Amino acid sequence: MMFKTPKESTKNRIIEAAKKLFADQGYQKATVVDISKQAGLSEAALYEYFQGKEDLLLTIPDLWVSDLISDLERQLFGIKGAVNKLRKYLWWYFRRVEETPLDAKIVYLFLKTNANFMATDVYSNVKLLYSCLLDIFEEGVKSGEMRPDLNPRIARNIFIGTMEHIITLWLLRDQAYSLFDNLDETFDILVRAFVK
Amino acid sequence: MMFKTPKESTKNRIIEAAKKLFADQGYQKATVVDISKQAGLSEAALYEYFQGKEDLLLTIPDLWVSDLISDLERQLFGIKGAVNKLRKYLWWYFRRVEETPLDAKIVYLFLKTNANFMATDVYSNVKLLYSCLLDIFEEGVKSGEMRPDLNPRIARNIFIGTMEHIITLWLLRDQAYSLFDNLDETFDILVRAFVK
DNA sequence: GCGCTTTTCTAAATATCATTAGGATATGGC
DNA sequence: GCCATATCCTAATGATATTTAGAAAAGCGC
Repeated sequence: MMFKTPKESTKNRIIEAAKKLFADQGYQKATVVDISKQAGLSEAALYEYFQGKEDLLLTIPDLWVSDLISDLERQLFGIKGAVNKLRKYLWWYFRRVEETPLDAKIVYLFLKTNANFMATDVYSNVKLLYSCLLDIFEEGVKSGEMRPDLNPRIARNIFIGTMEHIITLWLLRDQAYSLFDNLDETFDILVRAFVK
Repeated sequence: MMFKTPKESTKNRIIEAAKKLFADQGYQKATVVDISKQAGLSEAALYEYFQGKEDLLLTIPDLWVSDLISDLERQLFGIKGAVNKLRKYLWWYFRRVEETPLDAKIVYLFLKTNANFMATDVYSNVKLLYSCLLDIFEEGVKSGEMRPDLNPRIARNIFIGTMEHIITLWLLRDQAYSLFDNLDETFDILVRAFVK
């Protein structure tokens, strides 16, 4: 990645350091001193780039989810059929999680903790990421590919719940296996619940 | 509830205070001073009862989950058929969550954050709570009530994932509605994925 | 009631860490 | 070279978790 200004580059160094330390030791145990040191500057300098520790934490998911959002549409582009889109969504998302496990860990393990997470920008982006699933289910019902009596909102809850659970387990178990183990089988079972 | 010793009663007062403050303001923002004050003693006295703030936090889910465990077997006793047991499990669990939302909030929003959650007693109790579901799915497959090719472990992931997602949403949205809204419909969709 | 022990508590000290203040140093335009 | 600005550092400050030292209170055998 290239950075226009040296400021951008420093900011990025801080983010990378924070990502590593937060994911490794958790939000509380990772100190601002540690993060600054890892990034190669003093604590005070860090406050030129971020309002505080919490701001730094929230910046990480914000970037990650924004990046996902901008990629999502391109990934689903040209795919025909709700089930095919669903499948693509799942495989794409899991791949992204496997590629950037530190970000995923912060999102899944440390974000909801935050008292006012619901008020953050991250949350509205997550909603965007998930609202796409709602569209897919609505399309599936409308086109007749899925059961006419399927409540898209409930279907989405089941789908997201399953995804998040699989990811959380994987993160808590230190990514000791592949997220794609049994994924075909899981997907087939889920689809069975949605289609006629 | 009755307490044998005054020590038990004080300990309980501290736990109740902590529960309220943790659930309200989050782990970090709830200070030890606040908790002690709410419980009617000085900070130092609290350390006679708990090793520290983190110990206090972990005690809350520990009690809650232990209590659930001891209730679970009684609840499922006498129920015939895997699907019926599954249904009972879901309704029972959601009822318990609605009855004790503060505990649920701490378990679902603050526990996984804890870096070494996997090493705690709570975690092994949670596993116990969930292993029961595995038994139910295995029974369902064996008895022919569910598909012979159903992988019980995957079925459990889907079931738990859905449950946890519904609960987490409800907690993040300040319990503004009933957990039982749409529960019948959700359950039916899930069952469709598992049975022939 | 009276010593004695144990439990329960407090006020004050200590330690850790996020955050800020104020000043130093580097960088780029002239 | 010199000013302006951006970037950084050392050294406080303040909040808060935890410990210490020991006082008050409660139980108890006599």
